[in-house]
Amino acid sequence: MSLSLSGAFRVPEVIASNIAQHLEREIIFCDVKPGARLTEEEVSLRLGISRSPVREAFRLLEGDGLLIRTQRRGVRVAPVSRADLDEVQMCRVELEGLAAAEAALHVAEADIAQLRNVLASLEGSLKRNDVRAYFSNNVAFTTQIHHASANRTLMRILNGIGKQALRYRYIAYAHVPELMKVSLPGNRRILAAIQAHDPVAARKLTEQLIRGSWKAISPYIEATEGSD
Amino acid sequence: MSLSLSGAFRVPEVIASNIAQHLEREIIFCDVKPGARLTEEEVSLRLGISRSPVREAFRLLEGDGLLIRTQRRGVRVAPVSRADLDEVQMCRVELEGLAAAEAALHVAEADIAQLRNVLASLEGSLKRNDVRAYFSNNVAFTTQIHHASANRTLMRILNGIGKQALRYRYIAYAHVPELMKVSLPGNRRILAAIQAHDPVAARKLTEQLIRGSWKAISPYIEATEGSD
DNA sequence: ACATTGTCTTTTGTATACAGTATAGTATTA
DNA sequence: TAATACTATACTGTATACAAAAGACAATGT
Repeated sequence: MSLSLSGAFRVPEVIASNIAQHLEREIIFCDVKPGARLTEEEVSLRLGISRSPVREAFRLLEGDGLLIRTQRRGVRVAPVSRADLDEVQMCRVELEGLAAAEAALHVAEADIAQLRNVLASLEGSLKRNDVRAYFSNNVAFTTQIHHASANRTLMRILNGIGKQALRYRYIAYAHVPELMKVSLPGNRRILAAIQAHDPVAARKLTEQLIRGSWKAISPYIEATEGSD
Repeated sequence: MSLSLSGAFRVPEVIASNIAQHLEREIIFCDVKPGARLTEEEVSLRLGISRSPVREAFRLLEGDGLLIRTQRRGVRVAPVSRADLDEVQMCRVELEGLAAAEAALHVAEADIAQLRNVLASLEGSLKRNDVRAYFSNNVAFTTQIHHASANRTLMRILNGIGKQALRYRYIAYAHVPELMKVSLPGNRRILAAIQAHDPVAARKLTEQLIRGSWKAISPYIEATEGSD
């Protein structure tokens, strides 16, 4: 999982798609506000690098739906809105459902072991009431299911849309830590269905879980809105 | 629809994402072979521009799944394979189905008029047995449905995966022009369902159509394969 | 007072130069 | 003859310089 939730920015050793990850985190955790305009020069100065890698990072994040680009006007952080949340979640219901179903069919032993580990971490996070850790582990759990689906195309798409979704998920968990109590048993049932190689159940449970969190998230997004 | 199927490359007046479109066509129509390696310098020389816009175009096409990138080794055209086809079509069944259902709910009068126009063009192309024109209009029809869904996120995703799918579709139509005869009535029924604001039917018909073409395409992909 | 036009600034888009790395080819040694 | 090490080359990744377009602001004319 690429989302390490700690650590300040360091000048990258190999590539500057690290910059994309850095900006990605800033956007997901709302350190840069939705709707904010980013200029290439400002970011390159702030990170102490040249404009080239920044420009590439912008393209990457644009592809992930985190940045919106208008010709010759540069990029701005994708605004947060109820409408956008609905769009993203609508797509996720289908795609995460498909991923779970495929995972149930193709899952390997190693995947199951890994999923059990993450689930244990989730339980630990819930007991310690550590929202940030729970959030991070929840992402890992989802990603592992994508991996188990053994469908690279699906993983690519979900990775993209997932980043848009992460920002909403973060806002929600920050506001309503109780979401953990709903999410954990849901994840447990999904894992059981995958272990049982039951694609229909895995899909249905996943769809339910996303629809549930969607409903729970909505009101807090409308409150955050107005940054367009 | 942005896919104009004719015309040689001209140095772009505004931006060099035109280059991306140019390369996109070359890849979709298999003018550059699947698996072929592309170097930034070679392309920039061939098109008479510098490496910078080529580099950006590569990033764009990478995001659309048409190019595969390995660190410090550059990009190569995404290989064509049965497995990849299956992955792409599996995702498309879900997403195109969703788009059709949403279109049935949100479609505007202007969209319907446009869809009728394109359908007429499709019938014309079939009568003239003009495969290339049919292919192009078919793409326009699909895109118009995406537009009617009024879901920008969904459009963005479908646009990306659609390009991967286009290459397969083109190979199929080039081999089996008879696909037109299956496709046209399918499209007609889908439009009817959308006009009737029946999301369930629209989705089901769309899923059927994609699954049908999927099956028809498969054997010809396996024949083309081996370019990895 | 308001609109229109011209210039001035900001920022994107493009070109090119430079550095570092990976691979391939060749030579040398066991 | 085969294997390994070294060198040369080719290509990516990064930095910087330059051109052009868009927006803001001011001045002038009606």
